[in-house]
Amino acid sequence: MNEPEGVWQHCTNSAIRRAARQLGQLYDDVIAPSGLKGTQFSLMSQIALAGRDGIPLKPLAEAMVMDLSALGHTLKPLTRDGLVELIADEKDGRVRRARLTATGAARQAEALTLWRDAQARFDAAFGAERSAEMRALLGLVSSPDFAKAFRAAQPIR
Amino acid sequence: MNEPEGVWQHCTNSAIRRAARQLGQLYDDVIAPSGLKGTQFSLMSQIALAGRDGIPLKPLAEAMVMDLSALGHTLKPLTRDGLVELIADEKDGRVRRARLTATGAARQAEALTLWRDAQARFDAAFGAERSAEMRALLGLVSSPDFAKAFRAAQPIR
DNA sequence: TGAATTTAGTGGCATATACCATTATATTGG
DNA sequence: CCAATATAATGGTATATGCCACTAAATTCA
Repeated sequence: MNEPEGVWQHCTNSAIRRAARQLGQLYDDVIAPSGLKGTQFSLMSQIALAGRDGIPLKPLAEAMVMDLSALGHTLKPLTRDGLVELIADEKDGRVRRARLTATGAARQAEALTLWRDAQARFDAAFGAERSAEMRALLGLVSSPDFAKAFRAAQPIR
Repeated sequence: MNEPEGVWQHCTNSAIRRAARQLGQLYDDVIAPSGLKGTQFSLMSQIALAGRDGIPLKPLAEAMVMDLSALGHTLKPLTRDGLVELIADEKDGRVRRARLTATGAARQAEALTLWRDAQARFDAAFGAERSAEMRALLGLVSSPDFAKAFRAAQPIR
């Protein structure tokens, strides 16, 4: 039974989006009882690391490898629902810092429990070692250095 | 210089989305002159494989690991712009087959040239061998068998 | 054969995410 | 200090993508 030919076998971009769709569904199904999507959980978890001071949107976007305006839009449902708040920066009037509200922190903690289940399933299905290796490779692809190397690579001549 | 802590170091779902955003930008920049986005190029290339008969939306969605309705939505800009057409199936009145128009095929061919450059850059920056390995791993994650294994890993209670 | 069920698609709604233009603040150079 | 420039964020617009409800057509079964 031959697998049908697919672009993803040749195109890394297609392959990664396809896998992201699959993983998105699998993780979402597990953490859905918390009322959060996987993307929201990721974002809130990253914000949580900043603690009470919060983190300015610009560096947050960079850490997430996300466009700044996309981050702003993605935050809207979260601020609307009172899970995240944007606070002014003391020093720089342009800056807004994202911070979890008490409700948001509780929600994130709740989702964290479910996430552990999802991640454990992934490790079980994929192998814990390959899982860590995969994250390391994905981390490389996501790095500014990789982007630089990609852009600098010589086009076909 | 310590890298800041990030969720993506622990969560494979976060890691893959983050890498997908990065790759999306990099590939998009390269194939933009064709007027297509990376996602559109992927989809059209997959449709192209079906040739003149086209391919019903359901199996196309399955191949792309995409929700059927999401596929329908994604196809809209392409049908609107006359790059893809949906034709009736001879045997089954429920089925619509997606097929590239002549214009769409030409556009896809044009984007293909640019894509080769993008993929070559990826291979150069990441290593051709690791690149192929990565696609293979992503293919595993995208497979129905992996989804089954993930869901079976632990019962929800 | 006709009713019940399954299957393929469509449309509405919501989030995710990008690019562009604009605004509000800083920072810098003269 | 002030004008020019740079930076952070916001809002508009468009595509990407998922869930749910609904329709149409095929299949199943009594």
